[in-house]
Amino acid sequence: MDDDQLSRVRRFNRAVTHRIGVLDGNYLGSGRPLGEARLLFEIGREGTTVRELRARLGLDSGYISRLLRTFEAEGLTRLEPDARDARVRRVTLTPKGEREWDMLDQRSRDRAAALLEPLGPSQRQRLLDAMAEVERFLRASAVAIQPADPFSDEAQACLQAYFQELAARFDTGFDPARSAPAEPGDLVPPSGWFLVARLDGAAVGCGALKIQGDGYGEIKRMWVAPPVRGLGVAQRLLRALEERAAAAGVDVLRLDTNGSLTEARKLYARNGYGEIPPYNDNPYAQHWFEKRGLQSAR
Amino acid sequence: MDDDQLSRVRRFNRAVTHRIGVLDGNYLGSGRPLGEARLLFEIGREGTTVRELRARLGLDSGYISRLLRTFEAEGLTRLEPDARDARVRRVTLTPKGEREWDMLDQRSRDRAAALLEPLGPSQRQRLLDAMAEVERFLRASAVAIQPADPFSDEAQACLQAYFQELAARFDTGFDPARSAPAEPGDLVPPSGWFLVARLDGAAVGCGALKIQGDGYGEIKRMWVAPPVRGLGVAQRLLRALEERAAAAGVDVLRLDTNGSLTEARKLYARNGYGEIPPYNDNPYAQHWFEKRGLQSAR
DNA sequence: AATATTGTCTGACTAAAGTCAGAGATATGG
DNA sequence: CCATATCTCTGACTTTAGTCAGACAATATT
Repeated sequence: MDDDQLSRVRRFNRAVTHRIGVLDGNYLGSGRPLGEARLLFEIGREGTTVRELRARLGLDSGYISRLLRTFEAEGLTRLEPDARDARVRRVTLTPKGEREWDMLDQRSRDRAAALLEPLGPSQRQRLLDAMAEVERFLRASAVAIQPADPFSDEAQACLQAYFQELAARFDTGFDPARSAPAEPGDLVPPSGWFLVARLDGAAVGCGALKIQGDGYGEIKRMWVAPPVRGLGVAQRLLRALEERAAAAGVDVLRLDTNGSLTEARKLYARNGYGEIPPYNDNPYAQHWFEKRGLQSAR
Repeated sequence: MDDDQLSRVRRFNRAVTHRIGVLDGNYLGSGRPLGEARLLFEIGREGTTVRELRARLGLDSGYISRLLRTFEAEGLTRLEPDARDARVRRVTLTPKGEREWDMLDQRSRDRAAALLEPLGPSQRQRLLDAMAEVERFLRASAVAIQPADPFSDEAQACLQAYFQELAARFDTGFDPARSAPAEPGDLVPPSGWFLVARLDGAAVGCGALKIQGDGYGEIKRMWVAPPVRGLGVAQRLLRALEERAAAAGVDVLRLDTNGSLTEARKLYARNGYGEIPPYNDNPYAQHWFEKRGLQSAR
């Protein structure tokens, strides 16, 4: 990787932790240690369960329990068993706790304001735009692509989302049963792969490979959740599938797609897929693509 | 301030501290507590003084002293009195310390690489550009404009830099003695102001106001250091001077400038200054500007 | 109904990260 | 040369931020 690029990233990290970290690590000034402030803030005005807090902050349950007891001693929170599952506890803020929370919120708001305050309107806009861009790409870089079990709930949820989207985008609607088949059983090694793109553990995309034998395979079920589109996730899914295809001895990859999926067609064209005559009678397919020479590219 | 803008800033803060903080707070994995790792890293391959470390990291001197002793016990650093001032201690890394430092450096590099690695080339570029932009504007927002003593070393340094730059930019060179006078004594209340723009304590710009009486004043010595140009510092200096002028009863502000200072002319035009005939015989001035109605705008 | 799992709490510990009040060695301004 | 300030060090403390093992209650699984 380019050395200059790395040092630019590191420089950004330093700058941001210096300007924001300094300000943001300082939940201090609230007269409350950081851990307490974080927890109190995370409880939020609507309250949550202890379990949620544990998951979100990644803290030891004993530790949280103790912090919550100091809050209770101060009269900031109330703890009661959850209505649905009496093992879990619901934490809610008392009126006093709400005032404390509001104060923390105001502090956080003030810090943000202090950042923008010295800037003129156009500079503010540019800063905000750049922030949004950084955020987007940091999110993109946190997306991980991994093989998954196509029978899993996660995979099924992806496929559901995918089918629903097709149904919404096709004039004719979409019925999975009528389309070219790709049973979960075909999408596990050695006859295929099912890959999932995950962001912070949640699935935000998928793609499948069905190996037909004789050095020939098909790409299927390419889907990316709307919030992470335009971040190159599809590109990475495709590349990952191609790598696995090539490793499995596939030399020719085919796929079909619908005319309404413009982005998809561009993606394939950009990656060396050429349009070919129909190779199946999938009623939803309007374009068929092929890429040859995966083996020679290895 | 716009509420939506604030929440966007806060969102960015969260996202960045989440992604980078998670990666960066983890100097861990170095087998060394964060405090030690930070200190060791900050010492750097060239070494520093304890005093520097104290200032840069904002730590208690006792605390630093103790950390340094653990480093010495491990054979990572050497401490010796500074050549110039025997009160201060110089810390330098031993060869073993250098290896340890290199390891930390490599870790930091790896973390940066992990951020870029999943992205394609064009996305990388966009991320880096956006990072640079955010960094610039965070820097801009950290610039503070404050009144300063025009006799101070800081102010004199600014003026030196200003004169040097004029000398470099004017075809004719520049001799302060021949230009329109503005003695430090004229630039303190009640007859004037000298404002300094500071970034992290260091002066990066200045501007002066000379109140001539009869509701009339002059702007002088507007200068911004090259590294922070284009961030709106001059704009803010000008506005701050105008506010003080207006508060002091000035209604008409004038200033002169040279044709080679294009940015300056644009700045004045944008802020309601209109070109007028020469009002002095400053040999370096080629354009004279005036802004009226400061009192009515109050 | 028996067994396993999950969620919370308690008590007992630990490491990290500081804070504070001097003491002692230099330096600096008058 | 004296008073004052600066810098570092030491010892004695405190607070923060955890970790870990087990106990207990409620729920889920078989």
